[in-house]
Amino acid sequence: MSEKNATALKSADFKKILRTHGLKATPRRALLLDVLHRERRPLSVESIHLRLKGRVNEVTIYRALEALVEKGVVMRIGLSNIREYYELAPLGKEHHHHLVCTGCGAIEDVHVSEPRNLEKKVLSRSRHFKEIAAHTLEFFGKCGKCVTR
Amino acid sequence: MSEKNATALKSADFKKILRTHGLKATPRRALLLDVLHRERRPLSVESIHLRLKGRVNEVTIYRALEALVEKGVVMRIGLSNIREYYELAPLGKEHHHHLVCTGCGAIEDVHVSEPRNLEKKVLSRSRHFKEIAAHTLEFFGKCGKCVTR
DNA sequence: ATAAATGCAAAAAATTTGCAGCCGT
DNA sequence: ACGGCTGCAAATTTTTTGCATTTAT
Repeated sequence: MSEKNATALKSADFKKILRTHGLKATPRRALLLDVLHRERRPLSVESIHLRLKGRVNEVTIYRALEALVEKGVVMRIGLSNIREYYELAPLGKEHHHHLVCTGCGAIEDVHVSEPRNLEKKVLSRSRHFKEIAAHTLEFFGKCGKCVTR
Repeated sequence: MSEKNATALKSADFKKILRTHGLKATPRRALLLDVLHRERRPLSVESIHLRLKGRVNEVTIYRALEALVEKGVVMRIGLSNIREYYELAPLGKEHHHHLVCTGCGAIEDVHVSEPRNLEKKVLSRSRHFKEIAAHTLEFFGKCGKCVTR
């Protein structure tokens, strides 16, 4: 009965998410969400496309991601290199951050709660801002394989 | 006699920085650094190019930035939107973070010291990483002009 | 039935590369 | 004088757009 905390969602779940957000529950969008959910880390359009090889057109991926980001289901994350990355916004799961290996590009999730509290402090210090809605925090370093060179 | 804390550097200073890092001190690179220094916020290649209108070729900007990032003089920052941004690495000045307006794209600097301490904690929790060298932290919200809509 | 979603071809934008000449050191 | 730096033209790569067709509600 016990299961890893890796909540395995299925197609129907993704379709529900889509409808909830006023989007049509198409099979390709469900597939796209499935990929993002299974990977649990930011993916580029190219790698999403690879994982959906043959089943979803690149243009469709761009447009689907655009809609999903717009609805807040997916987050667009700039990982300080190469192109943009996308990952599922916290689906009830908690918000997290990333550790990026500058050697091989590997990405690991990390969970630290402090930044949320920082938002208040930052807002109070800001000259022009009246509201903070989100943040991104990425750490860069070397993983075990790359640290030695 | 008093002056804002805006340390005004001049061409010679930038050239020195370039030489120090093993790069040739050319006028265009000094201009490029000057732009980054004066703006004190992340700029895209396009806006750097605009500010250097006519004086430096786009390709040269790409190549100069590449060399400067390589040497650690400039940081490449993913601001979760559109394209990559570049800003001067702390020149003795302290490391800082950004507040980005999701309405108009305005960027404000913020200074919080906590993330540095977080690096240790994050590293100890990481499964695969052996070293953390840097981080980026960006907050997203609305500035005074955009919060009302 | 209707409005959104999709794929193809093509356009536009962003970034990189090859090569000849220029310019710091 | 040497090797890095620069610009131009051109190639790649990434992202967006137009349009006809399909599909979810």
